[in-house]
Amino acid sequence: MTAEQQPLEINRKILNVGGMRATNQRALLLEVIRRGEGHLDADEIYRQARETQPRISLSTVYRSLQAFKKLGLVEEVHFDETHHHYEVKPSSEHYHLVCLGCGRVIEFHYPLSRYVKRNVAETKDFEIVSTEIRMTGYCPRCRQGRK
Amino acid sequence: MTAEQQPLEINRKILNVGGMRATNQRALLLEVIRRGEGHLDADEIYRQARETQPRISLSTVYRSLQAFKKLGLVEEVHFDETHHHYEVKPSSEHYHLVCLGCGRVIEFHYPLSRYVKRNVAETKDFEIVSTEIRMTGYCPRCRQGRK
DNA sequence: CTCAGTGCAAAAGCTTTGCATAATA
DNA sequence: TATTATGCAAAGCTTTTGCACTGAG
Repeated sequence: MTAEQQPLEINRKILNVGGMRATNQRALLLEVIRRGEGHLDADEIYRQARETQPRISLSTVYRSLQAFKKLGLVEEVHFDETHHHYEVKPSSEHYHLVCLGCGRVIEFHYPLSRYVKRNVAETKDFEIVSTEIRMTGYCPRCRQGRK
Repeated sequence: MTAEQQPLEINRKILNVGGMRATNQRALLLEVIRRGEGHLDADEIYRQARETQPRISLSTVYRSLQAFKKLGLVEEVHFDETHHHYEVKPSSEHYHLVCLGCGRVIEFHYPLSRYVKRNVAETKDFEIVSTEIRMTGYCPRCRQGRK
C-alpha cells in the first residue's frame, strides 16, 4: 500500500464506524478536506477531488459534506457571506478574523473554548460538536485607509 | 426613550454621521433590523419593511445591509448553511447554539468576549467591529433520539 | 440481493448587477 | 445641480432535488 492510499483506508474505517457506506468518493473527499486545512469551499473541494476522480459530481460533494457535518466529522466555517469552508473536526482551537475592508482572513488561536464549551454544555444540556468564533473588523492595512 | 420606540429620525442621524445619505428606506431598514433582534434574514427584513414602504425593493435591502455592515452598524449572524441573519451592532453579548438534529437555535450569553476582543485586537492590531460565536451540536431532545 | 450512494440535469434559492428614474445633500 | 440611492428585471452563483443507475455490505 502506498503512502497516498493509506489515509483513504483510514477514512473508510472512520466512515464505517459512523455507520455510513465507505465509498471511494467519500474517502477521497475526507482526505481533500483534511489536506485543505479549513481553507476550501465546496467548489474547491470539488475541483481537487476531480483531479483524482474525474467523474465525481458536485452533488456528491454537497451531500457528503452534509453527511460529514451531521456526523461531526467536519466543521463548517463561515469566512464571508456567500462561501462556506470546511475543515476536519479536531480543528485545533483556531478561529478567524475577517477584514471588512479587503476580505483577508486571519487565523487566531485561543485556548479558551474548552472552558466556554463545558460551561455552555452544562447550562444548556447541549452536546457540543463544534465551535466557531469569527470576528469581523479592519486589518492594520485597511485601518490606515480609513483615516 | 426605549430602543423599540427609537424614531426614524435618529436613524437618519446615524446614517449621516456614517457618511451615507439618510434615505427613508435605510432609516426604515435600520428600524426593522433593530426590532428583529437578530432573528431576521434578508427576506424577512424585506417583507416587514414592505408593510411600511410597499415599493421598497429586495435589492435595496441587500445593498443597505452591505453598507450597514461596512459601517459596523449591523452584524451578520450565521445560524445555518444558507441564511444570514442580521442584528444591530451593540448586540449584548449573545451568541448561538445550533442543533444539528432539529435546527433549533438557542441563544446563550457569555460575558467573555470583551476580554477576548481586547486580547485579539492587541495581538493582531485589528480593529474589531463584531464578534460571533456559534456552537453546533445536539440539543437535549435530539440527544435522546441519538442512542 | 438490497438499498444507500452516485451522476446528471434541472430546479430552487439567495444575492448581485445594469440601467433608467428618483431623491438627497 | 451633482451625486448617490432606488426599483425593476435579468443574470449569477451556490446548493438542492428527482430519477435511473451503480456499488458497498
